Amino acid sequence: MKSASSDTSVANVNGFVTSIAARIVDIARKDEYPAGFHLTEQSLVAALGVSRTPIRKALLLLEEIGAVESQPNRGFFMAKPAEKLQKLAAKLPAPQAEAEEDDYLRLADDRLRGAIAEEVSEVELMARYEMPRGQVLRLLNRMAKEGLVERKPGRGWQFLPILVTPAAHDQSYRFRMIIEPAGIMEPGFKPDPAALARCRREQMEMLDRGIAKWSPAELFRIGAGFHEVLIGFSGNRFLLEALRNQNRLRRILEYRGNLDRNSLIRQCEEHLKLIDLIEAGARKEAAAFLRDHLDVARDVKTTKERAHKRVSGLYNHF
Amino acid sequence: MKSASSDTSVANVNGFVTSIAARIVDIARKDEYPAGFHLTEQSLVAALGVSRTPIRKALLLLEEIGAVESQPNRGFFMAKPAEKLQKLAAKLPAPQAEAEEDDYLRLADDRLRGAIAEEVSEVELMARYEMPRGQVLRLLNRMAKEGLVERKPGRGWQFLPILVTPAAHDQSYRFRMIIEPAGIMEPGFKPDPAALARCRREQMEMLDRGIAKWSPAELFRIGAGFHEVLIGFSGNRFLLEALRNQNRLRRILEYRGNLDRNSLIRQCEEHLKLIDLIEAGARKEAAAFLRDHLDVARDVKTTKERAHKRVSGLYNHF
DNA sequence: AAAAGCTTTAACTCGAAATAAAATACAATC
DNA sequence: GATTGTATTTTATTTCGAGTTAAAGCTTTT
Repeated sequence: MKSASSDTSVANVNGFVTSIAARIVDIARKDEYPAGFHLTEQSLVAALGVSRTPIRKALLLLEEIGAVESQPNRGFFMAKPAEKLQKLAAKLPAPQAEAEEDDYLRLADDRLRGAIAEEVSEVELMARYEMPRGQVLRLLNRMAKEGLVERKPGRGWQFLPILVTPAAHDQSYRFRMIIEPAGIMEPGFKPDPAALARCRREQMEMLDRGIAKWSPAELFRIGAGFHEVLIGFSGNRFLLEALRNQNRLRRILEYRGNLDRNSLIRQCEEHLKLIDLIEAGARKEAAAFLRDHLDVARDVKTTKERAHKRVSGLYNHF
Repeated sequence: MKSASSDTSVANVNGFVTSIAARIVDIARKDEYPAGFHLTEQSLVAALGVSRTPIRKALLLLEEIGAVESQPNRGFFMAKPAEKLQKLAAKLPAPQAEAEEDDYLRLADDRLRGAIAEEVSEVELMARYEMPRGQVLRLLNRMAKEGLVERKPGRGWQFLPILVTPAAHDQSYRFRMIIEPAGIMEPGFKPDPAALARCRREQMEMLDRGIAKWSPAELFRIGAGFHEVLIGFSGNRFLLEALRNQNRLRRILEYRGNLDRNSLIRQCEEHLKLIDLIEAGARKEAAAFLRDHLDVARDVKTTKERAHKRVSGLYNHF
């Protein structure tokens, strides 16, 4: 699984450094750094919350792929304007965050397919995925955080039936139908015009050409992100946290890509309508509209799920 | 910290076995086993979900404190009727669950007092609590699950400001004001008469003599449990899970015992009124009443918190 | 003075070995 | 045949040492 080559120093950096490099690219693109812009290490320390050591390594990595250039004793500078960084970034090896994400989805997937039993031991997972115990524990703890699995008394871990039954899916939407409109009606609700504008741009881009081109994971991220921005306006961290939890759960089932393009178009249009309502200050209407928006999605998902189950017999092991 | 004596075999069992013993006592009391009742190992395996090994050790432990008696090749039998087990159970050493709970509260407490910085390393905690890394990681992961702390990029853990600011407290109540009444109005809402009757008994007992006698932790448990039973009637696991999360968070701040007896009396009375409304099928009224009930509590907490802060200067390090 | 360059320190990860203990399999007894 | 008593196997925890690397400190350059 792991590359044995160490000819180039690109292969010599770890996933953490690579993820820092990816984040530096993100910052450069977001803030639209011009060619020749001086990337000081200190500013990146402040922006990324890590020490200079990995930042320096990340910059060296970026130099190797031609994204930045260094001058002795003067530091690193943008080699090209930020817009042109997109395809260079593709040369970066997989950052740590992505690798962990893959492991996470693989485990969830194996469980959903029934390849892993409801009860599992740590050694079993260590053997199956050829991982050290530490990584397995991190995976399991993350899943535990999201309510997918829990430690058994004695030993072993137990997967919970969450989300795999159609009823759970229904409950997830019902839950969101409660918290999301309520978020809009909170006394502290205060929309951020800039964030709203960004959402509008995203949704329009998605409607324009994204739906056909973007990956299911990307589409899901945008859609879920919109709802999170919205509930974030409530100023209540628990509402936001609760929705994040739901989205993390749903992602596991929905990243596989059985997305209906038509529903996505309607979804985008409704999101845009919602933005209009909020910008106009029509909170009550927005809340009601959001509720309906979710109710429709719930209904579609539930009936589709039922049909799917009837036909394929998937999930029968639950 | 740990007892070095191993004269008696009671001191030789681990916390896991002790917790099994405690659970066996619970079962015996709940099902009202008479003296002489045969406790078969197989039935306890089914009831507790662990293997015979720890159950057997737990029974030996219970024999030592005189709760059960053994006959060669015939197994274990109740030494006394279940009602008389209460004070014998006090002889049991602290079970694992309690020990972990203590560690958890100690860590939370140390953090709230400012004895631990916002950022902390694993080795620091290992040294401070004289624990192996594994236990520290388990503690931290549990706190991470509840949103109290998170892993920093690079290394170290970061405590989040959750719940320590008055605003967070306010948000917690606002969150509950959203989900709890909504739970009552859910289409799947279906109260369980038996559970409701049990709640009524508990609340009346508390009103009767509990408030003066019971420990703050006990009082909190009863109060929080009532709300959890209620939201459980909704049939939506996410509502229940969200409330449980809130209660776990609140407990950290409220177990210390600065409970106002007068508010507790009113709280109980309102809980009883709520039970009446639900038994009468008046869901709409119950939901509205519950919302007010929480709003009052929120208001009391928030103003008290503010006053407290003004006077003591506690929490200033945040 | 601020930033880059370089060195040192300290925290974490991993693997191996020893230990503990839960799960399981098997034998003996009622 | 079901249940207890005992032995074996499997899984998890702990400790220790080696290796890695992020963080922090110090020096040099601009």
